[in-house]
Amino acid sequence: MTFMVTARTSTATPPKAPKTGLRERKKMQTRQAIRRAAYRLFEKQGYDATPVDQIAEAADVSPSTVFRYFPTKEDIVLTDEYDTVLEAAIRDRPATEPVVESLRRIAVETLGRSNARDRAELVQRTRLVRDVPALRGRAAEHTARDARMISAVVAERSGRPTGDLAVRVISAAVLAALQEALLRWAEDGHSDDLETLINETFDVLTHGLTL
Amino acid sequence: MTFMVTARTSTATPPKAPKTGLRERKKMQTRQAIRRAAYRLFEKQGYDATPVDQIAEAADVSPSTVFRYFPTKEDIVLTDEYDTVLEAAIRDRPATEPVVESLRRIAVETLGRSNARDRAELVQRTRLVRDVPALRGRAAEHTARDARMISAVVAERSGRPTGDLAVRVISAAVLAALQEALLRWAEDGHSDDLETLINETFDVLTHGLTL
DNA sequence: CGTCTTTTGAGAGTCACTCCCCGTTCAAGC
DNA sequence: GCTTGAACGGGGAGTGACTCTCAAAAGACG
Repeated sequence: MTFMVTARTSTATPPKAPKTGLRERKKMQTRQAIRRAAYRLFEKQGYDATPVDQIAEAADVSPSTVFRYFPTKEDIVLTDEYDTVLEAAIRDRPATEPVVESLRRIAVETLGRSNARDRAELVQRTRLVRDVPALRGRAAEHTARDARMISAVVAERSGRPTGDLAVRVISAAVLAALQEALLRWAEDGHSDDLETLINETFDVLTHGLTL
Repeated sequence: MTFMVTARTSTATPPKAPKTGLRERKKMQTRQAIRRAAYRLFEKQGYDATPVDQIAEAADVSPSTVFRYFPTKEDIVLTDEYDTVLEAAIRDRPATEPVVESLRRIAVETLGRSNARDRAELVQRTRLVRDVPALRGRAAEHTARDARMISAVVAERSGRPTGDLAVRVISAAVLAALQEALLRWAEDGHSDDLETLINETFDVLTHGLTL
């Protein structure tokens, strides 16, 4: 889910035990350097107009290093370091709670824990995803994977078989809706509060989609 | 919507007046030849393992011609010739009908009009979309565009402002759900009937997504 | 300090796509 | 039917994302 990326790229301490050692620290630095350079260049001249070589140069590494850190150019934007965050969060919710409610809570809480810088990055990322076809596509893959994960958890929790249609439909619909809230929020001239948008979105979902 | 492609690539007469003329006929032939060759090769050796040059050779045209007909390799799978079909279908439904119901009807009716060959192609396409990341991404773009279109129609129909959150959420959720039904159907060993799956899917949506 | 492992950079190669130009083919008016 | 303008197909050069391989450089560790 593009949304949870907030937590992933957050400056906060990663969930896994931070490995000590100069080597690990340097890796993190390089990773950050590449991403920062990329974002700066994307902002200035656009995603497509920015070749990877240029990013490498700006980050002062070789092009091959960029690809070693990020398998594709898209991944520079859509990093996915802490995939387990979302899953853990869901599993933390009481098993009796409806999925839709779980997701709403997680979204709002994650947001509450984010700082101004995280949010600024989230806007930039969301706009990139909205405007660049390649990124939109890639984001969809992430969403699909998240949907599978959520489906698994919900199936398990509700005792339904894996791959149950209802479970999958709900998971997919919820994520699609959340994405929509995000896009709306990142729209130019977004005066709305993201938490409010998310709550409204989930209200629509639970009220039967009649319109 | 990947789904409506059934109608698009159908052997049935296209919705627009079929232009006469040798030129047009030859174009159609070339287009078909390329796509058929591509599908055959994809089936045999996989999407990624099939370079465009090889498709060109199999279809007996030059590589540049392939790109003239299909802007990207992905478009050979996800053709989009009759974009207006879906929009027209929606506008044909009574304005008082809930969107979800309109979509359900359209899906089932379109399916009813399809023949065995169309369905076979639909399975193959759906599996390709499921398995090939690039295609999954591309399909998502189509879905996003369809969602915007549906939102526009629904907003207009219900008197809500363009870009209304509820409208967008519903459109996105419905399409995501439909996609899920399709994927489920195309799963290996699909014994279920697609119409049934679609109906079940929409039932889940209208029943408030509680689970 | 020396060795062992990991990381990095450089270079060559593949493939999707773009651009451009030239020869061919169809269409339409005469 | 014939000509002329436009559309169409082919060829080739070029770009950019990515892959692979190999050798040099740098942290880890005794």
